[in-house]
Formats: sequence, structure tokens, C-alpha cells
Amino acid sequence: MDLRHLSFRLLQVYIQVVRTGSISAAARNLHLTQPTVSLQMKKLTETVGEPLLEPRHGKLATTAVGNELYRAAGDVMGRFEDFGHTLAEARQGQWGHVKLGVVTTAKTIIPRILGGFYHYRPKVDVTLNIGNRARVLERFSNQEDDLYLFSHPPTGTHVRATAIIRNPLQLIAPKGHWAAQRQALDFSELKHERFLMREPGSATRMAFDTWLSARGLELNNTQQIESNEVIRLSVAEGLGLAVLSAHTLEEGREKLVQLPVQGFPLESNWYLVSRRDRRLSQAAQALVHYMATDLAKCIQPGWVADDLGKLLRPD
Amino acid sequence: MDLRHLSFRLLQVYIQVVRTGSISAAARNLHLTQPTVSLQMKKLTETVGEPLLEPRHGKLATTAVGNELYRAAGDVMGRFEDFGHTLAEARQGQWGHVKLGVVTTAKTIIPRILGGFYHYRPKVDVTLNIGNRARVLERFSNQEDDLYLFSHPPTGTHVRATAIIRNPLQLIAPKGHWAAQRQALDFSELKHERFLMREPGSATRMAFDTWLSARGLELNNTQQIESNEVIRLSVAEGLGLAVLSAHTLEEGREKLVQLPVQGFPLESNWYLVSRRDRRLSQAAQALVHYMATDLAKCIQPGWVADDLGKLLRPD
DNA sequence: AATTTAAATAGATAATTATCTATGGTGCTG
DNA sequence: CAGCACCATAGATAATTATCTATTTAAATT
Repeated sequence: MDLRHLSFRLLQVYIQVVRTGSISAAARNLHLTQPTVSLQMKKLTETVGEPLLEPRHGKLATTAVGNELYRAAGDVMGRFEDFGHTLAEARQGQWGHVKLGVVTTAKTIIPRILGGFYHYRPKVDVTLNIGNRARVLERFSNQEDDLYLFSHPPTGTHVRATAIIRNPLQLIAPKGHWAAQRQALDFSELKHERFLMREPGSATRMAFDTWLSARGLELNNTQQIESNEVIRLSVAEGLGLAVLSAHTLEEGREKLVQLPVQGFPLESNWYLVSRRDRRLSQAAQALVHYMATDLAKCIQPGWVADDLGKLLRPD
Repeated sequence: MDLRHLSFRLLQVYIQVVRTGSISAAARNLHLTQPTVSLQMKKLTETVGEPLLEPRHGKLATTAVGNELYRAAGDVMGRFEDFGHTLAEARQGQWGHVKLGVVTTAKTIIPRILGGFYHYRPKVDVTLNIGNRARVLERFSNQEDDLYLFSHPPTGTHVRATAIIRNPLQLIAPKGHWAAQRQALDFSELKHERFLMREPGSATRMAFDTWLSARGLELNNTQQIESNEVIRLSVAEGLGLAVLSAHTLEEGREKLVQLPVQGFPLESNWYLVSRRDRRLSQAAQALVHYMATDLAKCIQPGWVADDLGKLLRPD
């Protein structure tokens, strides 16, 4: 038997014929004409190579082989019905995978977002890829993930970026630092202090550098450290000052103070980034939707960006 | 999703693509060209309405939906492979149903034949319909069974009948009957005896009547009894003489004698009958084949008809 | 025997499929 | 950067399918 030319439709028709025991009745049920069904049965019989139906007591009944085929056909249709249901769920984003590329800085808020999302769509599987900006950028250009979280989104026409979470960059000093006594400070007063900074290319560093150069300022005592945590601890130990995302200061802030320098905290945001040239899976769309509507439930309300609705508006 | 236009072939191709992770490789395996497969994947994707494949690490990998489809496709193909095997068995007549219509007289040998056949083809299911000649004839004309066993097959061009078992009709008398003393008898000497006979239309009766009228003989003392067993017992009790199939005399012959009348036993046969206008199922062919080759194993060899080979020769 | 119902066959057609060759784009690899 | 391997698209065609209407044949019922 050559299965190739068997189609699901044919099996569907066959099942109807067997169930009704009549070609005409099957035709009526399927909104076909009687000859159509008759012909299809003929073709099916030829494909199988054995008689499938025989008249018995005025109805068509299956032969032994026909009955086996009926069972096989039923199993097969049932299996594909299941698939259809699964598919429908996937269509609604009930179900599926999302791959998320995240820059290291953002890793502190991610767990709360995903925690909330898990309750919203328990069957959606999220794979998280955390890396420094360079690695995530590379993943972005290789299209390895569905969605990305950046502080400074890459540029390009195929990039779709929406600010979702505010990310104030604070200027911090160790508790007891001289500048902490002051009511107000101008940044120029700090230019001889030592600053602990992330590597160039990191979003925090970029924002700070931009701010500095816009004001024609230059620092002459800096040290590069590649981890926000280490920077935070180092500042606490009195090794210098730093500009850090407020999110990394959630804990262990007892030994730190925020300096009242004009212009700080620097306002920046985290952006949810996707590629315009790639269709988002329904599961990914569900995540976007969740962020647009329920982010405030899992993030301190003050940190949520102003216009989350933008996420849902096509552009 | 509309399953109708899904064909098994398409799923087969899809499975290859998923397994090899490459359209070109799948095409080679299936002896198709690469664009063919490419196009088919496109069509399949359209049918499902969701992306199924995505490039990953230089190969094509399934999406979540694609993977579900792959599993469904695998299940379905597996199911139909099973069916294929079942079908192959049925093709060899390993398997299936045979319906057999048998006249009452023959019921004594049927169990032995079917017993042997059961060992030959244990999975073939035989349904036996036993009736008097008239009922079996009716079944024959309604095509209710696959094969029939008659003493006098019906006539007609669409009837295919082959003698398979000899059926000598013996003239019997009660032990101690006057005629039993004689070395040889002429039938005319018995014409005043009472004869117990089956109803007109039964094969035994027909054979006897034919024999009588060929010789211009007529009986003037007959009684009709519709059962061979009752006739046999009645003869034993001295109620008269009878002509009976040797097969019905297997047991209880102590009180009977066979009269040495010229021309007896009447030679007749049982015929295996089928309809030329109806294809025999493989299972039925297996039964025919069994009779042609192994009948001697379950029937006393002297009773097997001469040319069983005729069963296997198409005509 | 007449009527009704169901199945098969014939004949037709528009749509679809399966398949090809040829070509263009993309992304690795030496 | 030239070459290769891979996928996608275009364009073409012969075969097949799905479907119809109309008719014939067969079976069942009055």
C-alpha cells in the first residue's frame, strides 16, 4: 500500500461512510454529492488494495480490512484533533517558548517580572540568557532570542524598542564621606574624587560618559570594575564614588549615601527590544502583553515607565 | 487549521526534514529536489498557520509548534505502519473472516475440516451457517457467504463448483432384514418395501430419485422424514429401508446392514461452491487452498475426491 | 410489477499538486 | 574575497484531485 496519496480528507469521508453505513448519508453530512463520495471510496479502496466495504442487510458494512482501516483512521484523526487543540492553545500564547536576552544590569528585576508572568501563563517556558551588553548585542544580531532587555538599545531601523522601566542612575558615596554632609553639591566639586566605573560600552558607563561630556567635565581618577555588585561593595568600603542603577542598590544600602548633586539621579530606562523583521511568537507576544498591562503588579509602581501602552500599539 | 489537505506524504517529508535538520538533506533522502521540499514545507506551514521551523546553529530546528506537529506526525505514521502490517497479513490470508454456508448433511465432516484449518490459519475466523438445501441456496443467491458446501450445487454460469469429498449413498436395512441374507439383489425386488426418505429438494433425495427414474422404477410405499438421524434410527428400528450418505452412518451402524444391490452405493460428491462474480477474500482463498492441499489429513483418505488440484486452477 | 431509494458510472471542469530546472540571496570557510 | 552549501523564489508543466450534473444500474419496498 502506498500511503503517500492518502489524505486526511479521504479518511474523514471514509469514517463518515462507515459510521452512517451509507454513501448517500455520508455525502449529505459532509455537504458533498453522492457520486463524489462514491468515487472517493473507490479511490481509497484502490489505494489500500482490498475491498473495504460490502453491502450487508441493506447497509454498507466494513470488511475485516475495512474495519482495521476504520480504526486506524479514527486513531489518526483523533491524534490530529489533539494537535489542533494544542495548536489553538499555542495560538493564544497559552503555550510555547520565549527566549529572552537580558543585560546583566537588568538581572535584578527580571526575576520579579518572570515570576508574575509565570502566574499569568504557566505553560509558557521562558529561557533567559544573561550577558554583558556586548554578548547580548551579538545575540540580538544573530536573532538568537525573541525579546531583549537593554538599557541602551541598539540602533537600526529593524529595532523596535520601548521604555518599560525607569532606571535612575544614582551617584553614591560611602556613609560618612565629606560630600554627604552637604545640602547641595555641584559635580565639579567632585572631580578629584576617585570614581569606580563599569567598562566602556556598558550602559551605565555610557550614560554617565554622555552626561559628563555634555558638560565638558572630565574625571582624572577612575578605576574600572566589571561588576555592579563589586562596585557597590567597594564604594561602601570607601574606595571611591560611583554612579549606579538604583536597582542594584536595593540591598546593602546601609553603608551608602546618595549625593545631592545637581542633575542626579540621571534618568535612564530599560527598554524592551524586539526585531521588527521577525514575527514574534504568540508566547512572546503574551509576555509583551503581560508587561504592558501587569508590570505595575510586580515592580514598584514608581519604577514603571510612563507609557507602557506603546508596547501594544503596532508601529 | 484545516486538516483536509494534509496528506501523509507531506508529513513524511516533514518528518525527514525535522530528522535531518535540513531541507536539502531531506530532499536527497527522499529523491526529491531541494525546491520541492522547500515548497512543501512552505505549504505545510501555511496549513498549520504557524512557523514550524527556524534556523538554529546552522540547522533547521523545530519551533514549539513544529515540535508538536512532529510528534503528531510520528504517531500518525506509526499508526499507519501498523495498519500496513496488519494489511499485509490479511493479504496473505493470515487473517480475516470467512463465511461458510453448509447444507445439513455435510455438518458431520465440517468440524474436522475446520479443526484442521484452525491449525493452519489460527487467526482466520470462520463463521458457519448450516441450513437445509433451500436455505443455503437462498444464502447463496443473496451472496451472504464466501464459500458453500453442497451435494448438488446450484446451476448457473456464475457458479464455480468443485467436488472435494466423495459422498457415497448407501442403501441400508435393519439388521436381520430378509434382503440382508442375500448375496446380490436387484432393486426391483425391493419395490414393495417401505422407504424412508428426505424431503424432495434435498440432495440425497434428488440423487435417489434421479437414479430411480433413470431405470423407470417407482416406489409405492414411502415416508418422508426431514432428518437423516431420524431416518437412520427409524431404519434401525425396522420401520423401513433408506438411502443415506455414508457420512451419516459413521456411528450407530450396529443395527444396520448395507444391502448388496446392484448399482449401490450411488456415487455422489460434496462440492465446494463459490461465486465467480465475487472476488474471494484472501482468508477464503486460504481456506480453499487448505482444502486443496491438506484435506487428506483430516478426512479419511478414501473419501477425498480425486482432483482437488482443480480448486487451485483458475477457470 | 411498480415505485422508491441507493450506488455506480460517465463526462466535464476548475483547482491544486507534485515536481522539475534555473536563479538569486545568505552566510560560513578557507 | 571566492567558493561552497544551503535555503528561497520564480516559472513551467503534466498529472491528479475534488467536485459537479446527469444517467444508469441495482436493491429494497409497496
